[in-house]
Formats: sequence, C-alpha cells, structure tokens
Amino acid sequence: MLTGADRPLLEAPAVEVAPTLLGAVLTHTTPDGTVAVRVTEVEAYHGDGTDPGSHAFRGRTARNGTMFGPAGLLYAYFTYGMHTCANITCLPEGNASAVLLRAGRIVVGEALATVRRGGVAPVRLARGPANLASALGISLSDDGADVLGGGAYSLELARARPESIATGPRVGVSGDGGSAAFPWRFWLPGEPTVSAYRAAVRRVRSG
DNA sequence: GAAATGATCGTCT
DNA sequence: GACGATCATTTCA
Repeated sequence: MLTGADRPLLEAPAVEVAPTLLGAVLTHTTPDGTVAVRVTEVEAYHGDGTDPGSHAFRGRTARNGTMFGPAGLLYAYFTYGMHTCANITCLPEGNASAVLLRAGRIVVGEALATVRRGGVAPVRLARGPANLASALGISLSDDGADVLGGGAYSLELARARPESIATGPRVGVSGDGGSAAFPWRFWLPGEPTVSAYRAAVRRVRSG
C-alpha cells in the first residue's frame, strides 16, 4: 500500500501517471464493508490550459479546487444530475492534473458492490466511471480525500507493469473535437471490464 | 447489436 | 439559463 512517502510517484503529469495506475488497486472502507477495485481503464486530464476537456481548463473554481491540491487526492465530482465520478490527482500542489478512473474489476467486496449497483453482472460492477464510483461507494463528500493518508482510501500499485497497454482518444469529451483527438485514454486490452468506446457526441435537445 | 433518448441537478456564464 | 469527463432503457434492424 502506498503511503505519503510514495507521493512523489504521483507528482508527474497525468499522461505519465495514468498508465502507472493501470492494474493498481484502489480500496475504500466504509461502515458497510470494504470494496477494492483493480483499475483497468483510465483517462488523463490536464489543467495547464492545453486541455479543453478538463474541468480546470478555465482556471480554479469551487468545484475543481481539489485538482489543484497535492498529488494523491481523490477528486470526486458530480455530473449529469445523477452521477459521481472519481479521479486521482497528479502533480504537486498548485498544479491541476488528474487521472479519471473509468473502469475496473472488483477484487474485494463483490457482494457489497453488487448491492450498491443494484444486482448487475460482476463484469459490469465498475464498467464506466460513474459505475466505478458507485460500486466503491464514492460520494461527493469524499472529494479531497487523501488516498495515501491511511484513511478510508488506500492505493496499491501493480507489482509488475502490465504486459501491454492500449491507448486511444478519450470518451465522452465534447467540444470541437480537438481534445478528443489526443490519445489520453489508457486501458488493459482484453479486459472485459473496460467500458465500450463511444465517441463524444453532442446531445440533441428534445423538443 | 447499434443508435437514440430521458433522467436530473450542480456549476458556470 | 444552459449544459455536462454518464447510464439504463427503449427502439429499430
């Protein structure tokens, strides 16, 4: 398990940290029990003004303040009126950079995760960023939690670097298509828990 | 199997 | 007031 002494491992740009997190195990312990997920898919987000898809693109706000904190924090945000997504922050304090946890495989607490997800098939428990957050029991109140601080969350990196890593454009990032062109999405090929790729599409308003 | 669509609310402009 | 780092369901093939 990583501790505060390991924080420098995460004090790198998101594109460098993202592949490192593939195969890592994130654990969350609550009064209900413990759920751990092996990360199989991630996306990098930057805050240096070069990434229009990042929450931090327009500078620091009340919501994205955690992205500007030190590396190794949990950045939880609420979106689409009903979903919570989880990131791990990168770079030292003052720099906005984070890795979105898009999908994973439940390795501990599958029963509890299944209850939280409403009884879906195991492979679907943490497929998709909002599903992953739900399975782990991550809520907005967990925003800013230190994953390396020995609290409710803990992180364990993969012992060996994965044999192969696939990269591609990010999912669900709308805009002029510019940011989606960068291969800032990383996943473990062959993992059934990796979410299906869907190109960013601007929603059509009904009525 | 693939594509379209509603749900639902915090956040930014 | 508009839209979003999404998901489950419905609809069509």
